[in-house]
This record gives sequence, structure tokens and C-alpha cells, in this order.
Amino acid sequence: MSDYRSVTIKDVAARAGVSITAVSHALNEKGTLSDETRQRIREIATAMGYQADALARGLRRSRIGVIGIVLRPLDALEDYSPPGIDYFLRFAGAAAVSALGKGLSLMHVADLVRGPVTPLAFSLDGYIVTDPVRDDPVVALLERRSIPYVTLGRDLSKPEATNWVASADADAARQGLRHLEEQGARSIAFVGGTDDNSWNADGETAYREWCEQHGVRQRMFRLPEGLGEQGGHDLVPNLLNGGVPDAIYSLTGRHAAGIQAGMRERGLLAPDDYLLACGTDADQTRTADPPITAIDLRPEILARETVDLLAGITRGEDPAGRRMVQSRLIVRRSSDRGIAPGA
Amino acid sequence: MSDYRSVTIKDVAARAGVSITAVSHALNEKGTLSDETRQRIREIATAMGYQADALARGLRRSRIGVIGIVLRPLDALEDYSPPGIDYFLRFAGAAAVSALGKGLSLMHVADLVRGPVTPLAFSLDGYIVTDPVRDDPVVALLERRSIPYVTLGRDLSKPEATNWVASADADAARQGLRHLEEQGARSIAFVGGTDDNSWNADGETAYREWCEQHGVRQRMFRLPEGLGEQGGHDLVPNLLNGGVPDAIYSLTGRHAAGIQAGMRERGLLAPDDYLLACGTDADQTRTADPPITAIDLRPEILARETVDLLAGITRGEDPAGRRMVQSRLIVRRSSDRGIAPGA
DNA sequence: CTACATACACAAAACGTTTTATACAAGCGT
DNA sequence: ACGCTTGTATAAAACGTTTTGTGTATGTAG
Repeated sequence: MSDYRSVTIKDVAARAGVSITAVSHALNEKGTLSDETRQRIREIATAMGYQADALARGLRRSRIGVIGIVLRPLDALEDYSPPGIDYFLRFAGAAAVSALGKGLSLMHVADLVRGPVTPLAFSLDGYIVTDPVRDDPVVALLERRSIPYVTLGRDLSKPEATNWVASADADAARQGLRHLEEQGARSIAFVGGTDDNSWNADGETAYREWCEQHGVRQRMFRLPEGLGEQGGHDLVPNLLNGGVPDAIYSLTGRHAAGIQAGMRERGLLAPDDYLLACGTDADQTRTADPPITAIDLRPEILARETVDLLAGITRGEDPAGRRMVQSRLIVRRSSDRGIAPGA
Repeated sequence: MSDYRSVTIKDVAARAGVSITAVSHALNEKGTLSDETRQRIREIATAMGYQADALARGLRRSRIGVIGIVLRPLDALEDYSPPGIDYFLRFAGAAAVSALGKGLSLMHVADLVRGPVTPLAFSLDGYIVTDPVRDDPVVALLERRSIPYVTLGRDLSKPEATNWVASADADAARQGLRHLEEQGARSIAFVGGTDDNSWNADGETAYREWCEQHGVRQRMFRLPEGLGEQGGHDLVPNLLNGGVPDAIYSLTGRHAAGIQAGMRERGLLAPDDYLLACGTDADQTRTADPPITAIDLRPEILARETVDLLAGITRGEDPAGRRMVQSRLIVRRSSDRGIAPGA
């Protein structure tokens, strides 16, 4: 490690024979400099490879070109890198890429509200908060600090808020339920999560409506997200309590995989003995045997919209919020009896 | 957005009736303060919720608690979020999680050497560079700036370097080749990439050795990583040039999927007409039909080791480098003729 | 009583910027 | 010759820390 000294504004000023104020103004289109000197300073600066130190700059202004991302559902999990969270990783990866495309960098930040937090956390330009729960403490903290943020998924405790992007959750669930119906399901059991977020809420609503419209008794279950496949597996006895349902719609991928495993232990195989579909595509739904029908929430598109919205807000613009992204049903064997849609 | 003013060192000093120097010393275990005042200041600081501003601190010291990650193979791609890069996203996600566990944050940084770079880029504590190529300009830049870094995969141009973590690439390839052999392959064609990195180099070496040991003629192909599935597909005529090989071992997942598709168009199906295995597990290998045998490089473990090594280095320690992570063969239908290993 | 440590606290400089306020010409109208 | 713009450039303050050096009691040895 040599002792490299990077070139500062002072160096540029010295070389150009002007004050550092002149350099700053020349490079930031501020102040009153003749076009001539402005131009000259710029050339010298680039020739010397000058790049303003972001820390020093951030100290005065307050934008450092970095946005943070908080993955709430992962905060909650004890183990921080369980399998089957690839939706979040895909989202985070895609968000990073989108941010880079806008000249921003994305920084992962751990739970802001417990334990010591990364030093830079409160100096970031803005935040993406995925799937906040009702009265989310992280959201509250950001508000208190007046740090701009965008949530992925609506914040149920803030119906007036516009700073969110979400998949069209209710639509997605309806789409899944309609598909099961088309493949022959008359009664459908529903397995949601326990996190108090819009994703679960909208899924439940869609299910309730479907049941009412079809005059079918609701069979709704709520299973903590953290229980994962094991939880799905252990839920099976309850699911079978009132007889084998025609179909099961599970919101989370890990639950669905566990349910399928548990059903198989009882000799019940999809798609012959029941139909199975799932609200999020995940590693588990793809690799299960048989592969499980799932909804691709299109994390890449969600990420792009989220970053775009946040970037606009941090720049002080007033971009349109409340953005919804249409998701897409991926039919796989677990629910495919070969009946054409609309038949 | 209210005008929240966060509590500064000055506020704490005022409240405690001491100088800001005293506060700084008290909180950083520096200087000469009586234990009594030290303690009193600490209590007041925590009571007021004081947290040192990372930017201001970074200006003086030079550690801000953030490490950067550069995904070189993605830098090279024109499209920045193609499918089938989930190995990198998994790695990045896992690295973020590992970093958080060490009180560091992970920041995605785009190609450092072309175009304007994120402002904070040169103020980060250190970097992870995945799969650097020979004489990688990003690596050169980091060295010039004397920013510590760790590479994922050896840097072929720096045989003496110890600052790397890698999967046991050669072992992995040997493992794959042995598996194909056990399933009945006598001649194996090999498809590598063109990036000049240790991953490709070690894979090729393992293949050459295997051919020599078995007295089989080499059938080695090099296909640019960027061509993806299409590239694999288009390579098939060349692959078939000297007759249908018993088996094909492809280093990258996208190539493998394309090859399988191309072979099918010619009526050749795995595992009956040929065996197919692949050096990296990817979305494409899992979801291909039939699913393709692949090597799980265990990005989560790689990420943990990489972050651990880098964290040690940035703290000025001298942690053991050159860490190798054993990978794991996942046998899928594309190469499975049901012959037990070792038979 | 003097000289000299020792213990404690603080003032001021420094980090590299941006921003605000000021200075100095030159030109112009009176 | 005077005051007033206008155009150009700079000095100095500010951002919130850390670090360096200085100062003042207090105690101790001679």
C-alpha cells in the first residue's frame, strides 16, 4: 500500500493559478466566472484527473450519490441468508443495477432500528424499504430523520402515501385463483403469511372476494413467514382437516414447497389429487417435484420503478408515485391438467 | 420532510459542559481524561442519541465502514441484467449479508475504469472484485490508489498475490469430468469461456489433464461468455464436427442450456444420446428440460470467506489469504444414467 | 522555594469541499 | 471627478469530526 495522495481542489487551483473558490465554481456551474477561465480550469482539472472527494462534499451539501436498501423480511429472520429468498436477492441485485444506471450506488443496510447501525446510514440520499409492516419502525425512523424513502409494497399504516411501488398483488392473486378454477378447482384453500404488510393483506382480500363470488366457504390459513418449508409441511394436517381441498393457493414459495412435500407423504400428488399454485416464484417452486405453478412478480421491473421513483424524489422532483407492476403467471406441472385457459 | 437537525458532537459537549475534544476523546478511547468525566460524557452522549457523522469522520480518518463490490463479468456485458447471472446476484446478496454481520455495508459499484464513477467510490474501505481478468484495469486502479481489495478467483497476472478467495475450480472440473466418466463417457468435449481468468484457465487445465490421463484426443472449445444461450446453441454444429461426443462439459450455465437446445433440434437428447454437465449452477441449468447437472460453487460460502478476508485486511491485520472453497456436484437428469458412483 | 513531572482539559488546526460575502477593477452616465 | 453598475475573482466561514499541541493546576523531589 503506497501512500497515494489523491489530487485535491487545492492542487488544481495551484496549477491553474486561481483560488479554490474559482475551481469549485468552474466545476459546479456556480458563481461568476468568465467562460474563458471556467473552461481553462475545467481542462486542467480533467487533465489532472481531479475528482471531488465525496465525503468532503457530502459534508456541505447533502447528497452523496448513494441510496440504501433495507430488506425488512430478512431483518426479521433469525438466519440472514436462508434459501428461497431469491426474490429479494433478485430485487436487490436488479435495484443495484438500476441505481448504477442512474449514477447512484446501492448500499445494503441492516435493520436500522436495532443494534448499532452502519456509520453512513443516516447520510444516504434515500432509502428503499421492502415490504414494510404496519407502523414499521424503520419507516418511522426515516421519517423522523426526514430521509426520503420509497417502499416496495404499500405501507398499510399510511393510506395517503404515494411513495411506493408494488406488484399488483390483488390482481396477481386473482390471476392465480382464476387459473386454479380453470383447471377444475371448486374449493380452494388459501395459505398466507403473518407479516402485517400489503402483500398479505391484498392476497387475503382477493381470496375472500373469490370465495364470496363463488359462494364457497373460506379456508384461510396464516403461517408465519419464518417457518419456511417446515412450516408448510407441518400445516398439512390442518389443511386436510375438512377433507382434501381441490386446490391450494399459497402466497409464499417456501410454504408451497413444504406443503407439497407434506401432501406427498400422505400419498397426495399434484396435479392429480389436488392443484397447487403459489404467489411468488422462488427457487423452491422451480425445483420442486413436480415444479410448482407460481407468479413471477418481476423483481427486475419492480426494482427499476422503485429506483426511478426514489431517484426522482431525492432530486427534489415530484415524480408520480403509487406505481403498480403487473405480474405474470408461470404455469407449471403442479396445477396443469392441460385445460386451455378460457375453456 | 421536517428540518431535522441531528445531534452533533457540539451539542453533547455543551450539555456536558466540556469541550468537543473531550467528547471525541471520551468516545474514542483517546487522549487523557479522567475515567469519571469519560464515563459521564459517554452517558450523556448515548442519552442524547449521539452518533458521529460518518462523512465528517471519514474526512479525517479514512474508514467509513463500507466496502464496494465490482462484478467484472457484468461490467463486460452490454446488457447489465441478463438472465442466468444468478450466481453473481447470489454472491452479491450473500456478501451483503456477510458484511452486515461484520458491521460493514456493501455497496455495488459499476465499472470503475470507464465513465464517471460513483462519487464515493474512492473513499470506500476496500473492494471485492469478482473474477478479474489478467492485468485487470480495475485491479490496477485499486492498486494505484492503494485501496485494499480481495478478488474472487485468482488474478492470473499476480501469482504471488494472497488476497484472493476462489472455488476449487480445478477440483470442481475434475469432479464433473469424473462423474461423466462414471456415467459411461469415454470422449468428452469441453466448452470454456474466453475471459482470461482463473476460472477458465483452471477448468481447461483440468480438462487437458483428464484427456492426457485417459489418452483421449482433446475437443476443446472457447465461447465468449457474452454470447449466452444463443452462443451455446450456435456452437452445436462445431461440437458435432468429429461425431457426437459421449459427453459435453460446459463451464458456464447459459452455454450449457443453449447447447442442450441446439442438440435437441438435431434430435439428440440427454442423457440418452449424450451426457451434459456444467461448471456453474444457474437458473438455466435448473429449469432446462431435462435439468442439467451442474456444480454448485456455493456462492454463500465464497461470499463469507471473501468478506472475512477483506474485513481483516482493512482492519490492518494480516489474515490468511488464498482461501479455497470446495464446490459440490448436483447430479440432474442430463447426465444421470443411474450408474452408482464408484461402480 | 524551585524545578519538574503528572494529570487533566481544551484551543486550534486539519480534512476537502461548498457557499456567502466581499473586493477590485473597468465601464458608464452625470 | 463622482457614484453606480457590471463583470470577475477571491477570502473566509461553514460542515462535523479527529488530532496535535498547549495550558493550567496539582503533586513531588531536590
